[in-house]
Amino acid sequence: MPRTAKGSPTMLAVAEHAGVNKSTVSRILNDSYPKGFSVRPEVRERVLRAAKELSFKPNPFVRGLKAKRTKMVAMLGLRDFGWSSRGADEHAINAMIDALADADYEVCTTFIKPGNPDFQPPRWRVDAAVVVGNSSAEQVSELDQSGIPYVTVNGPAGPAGGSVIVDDAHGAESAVRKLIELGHTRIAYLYSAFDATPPAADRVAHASEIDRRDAYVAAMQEAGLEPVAGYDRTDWTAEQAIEQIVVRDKATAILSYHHVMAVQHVAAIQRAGRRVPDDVSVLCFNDAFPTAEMHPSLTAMSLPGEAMGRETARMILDMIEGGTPKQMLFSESLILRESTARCR
Amino acid sequence: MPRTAKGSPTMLAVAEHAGVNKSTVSRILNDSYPKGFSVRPEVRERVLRAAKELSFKPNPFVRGLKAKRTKMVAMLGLRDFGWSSRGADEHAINAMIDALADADYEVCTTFIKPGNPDFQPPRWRVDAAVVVGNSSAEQVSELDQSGIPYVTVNGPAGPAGGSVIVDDAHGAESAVRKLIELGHTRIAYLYSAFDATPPAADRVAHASEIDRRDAYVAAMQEAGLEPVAGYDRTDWTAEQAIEQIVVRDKATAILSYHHVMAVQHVAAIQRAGRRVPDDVSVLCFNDAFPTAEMHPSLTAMSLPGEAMGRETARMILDMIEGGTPKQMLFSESLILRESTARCR
DNA sequence: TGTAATCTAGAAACCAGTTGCTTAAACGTG
DNA sequence: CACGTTTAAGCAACTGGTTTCTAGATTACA
Repeated sequence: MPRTAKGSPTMLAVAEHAGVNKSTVSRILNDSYPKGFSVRPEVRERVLRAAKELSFKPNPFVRGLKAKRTKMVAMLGLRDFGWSSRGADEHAINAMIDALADADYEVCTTFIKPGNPDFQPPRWRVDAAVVVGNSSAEQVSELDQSGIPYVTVNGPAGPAGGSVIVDDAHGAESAVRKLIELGHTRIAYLYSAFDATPPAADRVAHASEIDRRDAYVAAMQEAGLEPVAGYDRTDWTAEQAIEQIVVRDKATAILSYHHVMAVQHVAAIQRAGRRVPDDVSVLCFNDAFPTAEMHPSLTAMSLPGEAMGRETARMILDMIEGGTPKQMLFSESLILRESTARCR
Repeated sequence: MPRTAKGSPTMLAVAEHAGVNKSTVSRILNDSYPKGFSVRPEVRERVLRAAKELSFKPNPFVRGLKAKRTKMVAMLGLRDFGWSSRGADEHAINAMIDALADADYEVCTTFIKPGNPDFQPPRWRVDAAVVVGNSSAEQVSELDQSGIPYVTVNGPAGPAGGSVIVDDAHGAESAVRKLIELGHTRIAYLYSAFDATPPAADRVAHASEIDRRDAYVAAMQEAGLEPVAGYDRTDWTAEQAIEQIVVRDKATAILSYHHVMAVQHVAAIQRAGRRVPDDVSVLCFNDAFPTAEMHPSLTAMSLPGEAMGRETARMILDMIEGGTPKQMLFSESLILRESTARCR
């Protein structure tokens, strides 16, 4: 009985076990009855039983050789495992995977040699691709040329691709407004390095870095307030930033680029002898662990991750069916917690 | 020029472009010269140039059809995206991916319909598999039967599989000892639910849950101390647990199951009007974000993630070459930070 | 009962690679 | 110059699943 070298049964094995031709097995298992193809119920039963007995699972990549549909979606852009998940996209990705699974699609990723470009168009046949994480315009244009339907999540897309993005500009604007409403006037926007190592020279800024920063500046100016110096720096540590912005420049509120930084900002503020939120309010983007679990818990701009994931899946499925790519914009919502308070 | 439906060039396209047979292309690109096979340098050049010009990338899954080696390793056991990464395995997985990439292996995963068993043996040809995250004995035994070399990371392995595990028992023991050394006697071990939703009835406890708990009990008894009640509960929230263990039962030190819980434990302690570490010391397993970034920063048992990942990769590569599976035990090391102090 | 229409299912081609087998050309040697 | 050996590369089989083509068996109808 033919088995692949590693032991899993092939379709031919199922066919022999059921005493039929492998093409019959293929048609039965795929419920494909083009142009009036049909089977005797008895044969159908026998084949299904054989497949079950051998616990046959088709190789989806081999299916992709000939079949038009592979029922697979490639996930691209994962620099390494865990990094993206620590960002805001985790919930979106999970929701997308679930929604695609409901439509009987598998999501597949490979992790390739670091140093290679973050992603390449998939080398195996897929029905569509989803790009998560950071990606450059050239990389996306490669996908455009490939002809594979694709959707980017929080990243740039070419003319052939859909995109699901979050309205960071609007989020930043309403964050600033909220802080103004709480009486703050010395409101700083803060992006700091994760650790002491300087950022790589060729680091590609994520679109959200620019969107959030620029919207902050615009919102401040619109309110007749002066942006607190340092909003355009990315090369300092949390300690250095807090020393300048809070201790020296007397900021009373900080808008942190994201939750990981915000945790560091809170710690730095407390180490500097100031209290959150009594002396300084902190508000951050991305409502992800540990914003809710901390003490004080962090006020955060929440991205509607699950909705974004569901819509990503919907758009992918639609594009597989020939639908046109769309741009979907999701707005963020402010989750008020303990880290923001009225300005004293 | 033949291209796959999605636009990527095939080996046949490269062959035609270079004016040779596709088998020649295959042999040149794979540097495979069995039994005296050879090429004229000129042809070799021409083929390599053609491959480069068309930016040809072979489909690794199709290669697996016939080839003995696929240069692919399957990663199994990811329940969903991000969950495992939030655990302790993230660094190990990344280090493993890097090390495998250095040996020219790709790591591949698929995310399948939730509700299916956490993993199934891969349906496509791989040279080996690595099991991360939770897995049951039956699932592993399926892998055993499949004949694929495999290694589990922090999980059970069958007779045919290798395993890379962390010495949780020893870690728990030395954590308790450290707290005793700091003068604590009312030391609690605490596992609390992430949120208010009750755990699923069929939840499979991770091996580390049992190891850490049992070693805690043993270490306490060995020191002539009584375990603080509640160490065997998993169905309460952080608030409920702290109320009983700290407020009512006067524990002065807490050993948290892992860093996510520890953050909640610290917050609950502070909300109960106690200070960390002045009133209660907190020590947790897994030195992952935000243990170092918090204020107070958390004393943590650190798993040597990178070393584990490297060794996992080494064992996988060794087993692919026919090596025998091994069990590797790594010991944890205590990272002393601000959340632990001498008992007042 | 003969012929056409419809079921049912097998044979074979195909996808994109790898590999065993074969052979034409180049080379070496007596 | 004839003949054996090595070199260089093509042909074709094979992998596992899908799909097109084809054909025998059964049913419908005159």
